[in-house]
Amino acid sequence: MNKDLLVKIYEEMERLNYRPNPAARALVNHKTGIIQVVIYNKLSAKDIYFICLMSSVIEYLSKNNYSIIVKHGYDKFSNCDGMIIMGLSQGDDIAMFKKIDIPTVLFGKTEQNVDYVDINNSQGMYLATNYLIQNKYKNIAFVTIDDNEPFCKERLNGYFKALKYNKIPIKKEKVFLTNNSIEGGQSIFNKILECAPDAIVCSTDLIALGIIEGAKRKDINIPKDLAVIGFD
Amino acid sequence: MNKDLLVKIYEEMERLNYRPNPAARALVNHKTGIIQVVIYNKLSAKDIYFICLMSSVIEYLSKNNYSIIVKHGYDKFSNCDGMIIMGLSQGDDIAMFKKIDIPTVLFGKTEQNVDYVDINNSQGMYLATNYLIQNKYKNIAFVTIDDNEPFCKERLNGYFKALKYNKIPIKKEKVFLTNNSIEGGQSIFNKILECAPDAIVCSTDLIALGIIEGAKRKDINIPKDLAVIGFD
DNA sequence: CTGAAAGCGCTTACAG
DNA sequence: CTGAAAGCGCTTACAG
Repeated sequence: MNKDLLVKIYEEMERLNYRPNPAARALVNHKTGIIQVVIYNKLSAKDIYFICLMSSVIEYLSKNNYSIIVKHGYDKFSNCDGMIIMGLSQGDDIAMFKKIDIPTVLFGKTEQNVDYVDINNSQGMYLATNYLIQNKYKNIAFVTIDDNEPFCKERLNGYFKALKYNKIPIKKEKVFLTNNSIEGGQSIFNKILECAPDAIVCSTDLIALGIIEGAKRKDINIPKDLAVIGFD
Repeated sequence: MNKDLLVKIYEEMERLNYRPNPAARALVNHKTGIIQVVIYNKLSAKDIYFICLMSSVIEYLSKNNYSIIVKHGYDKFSNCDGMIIMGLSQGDDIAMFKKIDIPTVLFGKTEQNVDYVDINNSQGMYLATNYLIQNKYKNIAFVTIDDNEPFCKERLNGYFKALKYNKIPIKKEKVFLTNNSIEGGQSIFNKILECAPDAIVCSTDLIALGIIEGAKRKDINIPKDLAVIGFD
């Protein structure tokens, strides 16, 4: 086909405001150009951590000419070229995803045999704890989520690892459990104070925010009187 | 069709893991079940304001069995049942949306004749400013975005309205312009100090964060030495 | 190289 | 009431 004709065709497309129908294309190509992000159970679309993840996913897929569909609840998923599952927890039924022939990646490790991506939870907490130790903090408490998720265990392990590495005795009384929210951090704060820490390592940023809020209310100055570090 | 048969059919659907193909459905129904959110020009998918909006939109549409597709750049839009355009600014070409037969709503007022939703910018700033006045602040500065967008004008008007209402003389020297970012707030802070305000009304939350940061660096205590209020 | 035909997986109007 | 056929808007293999 010669170029002049091609140009004319494009001009006419423009004039008629023609746009190919993606549904028709998807039907014949068996390819939708859509990646589906499924927000599972516990995760809220308002969770800041999720939101940050999402915006990066959107930005990346958009650049690569993929559309991204966001849904709550995996049972609602429909055909697409791939799925990213977020907010899945240990007890959830994953069998579903194995049945489907849609490529699926979980965000966050589970103990089941499914593809996933995750951050290095253990290393993150190791670095945070070790940093405090290097800066001469002696009595470092750890607050984490009262949950059996792999990432919680790993983060706790990172804390332990740093203590061991620096030959500091591990004391279970310095490990505190709460729920993953600002309120969670705040409500556990007074209890943590009982072990008179000079630093608190928080398993999540939300908990750290709660701890900071708790300190404010007690007129404890951060970082002068108490060091707080969070991670996510 | 009798119920037993219906149940059998559903069971078989389950067993075969059958799911209707939405592309085929869309093709015949002329309805995609998809609302497209288009992120325009200046807006980043990382902007916290946008992100909060987005998560509410997702939550709402998800409940109503709509899928939401997020894209950057309006030229990429494809067929869908409706579009929400975010981050459009004054100079942008809107003609496009009028040509298309897809129902479209802009987020944020423009001076062109298109459907939009927006918050009451003027009233918001009026309330913020008036609140400070009611609380005995005398010398209230205003920082806003160095931009010609309608929402900027409206917010400035709200500030003026509150002053007028309280019979406080309007002084242009107390209005400052910067760009909409934490850095923007921070960089204008010292200049604002020159008019010795006891309170600063910020046209956006990002600017307010910058102002607070600037105050911190000068060891100015908020809210003891200086009141800061933001809005978005 | 060009153009008509078949087919993607559905829904709905229509014939039997 | 049931079942076959047409058609949604594309792409691609195929006939000419």
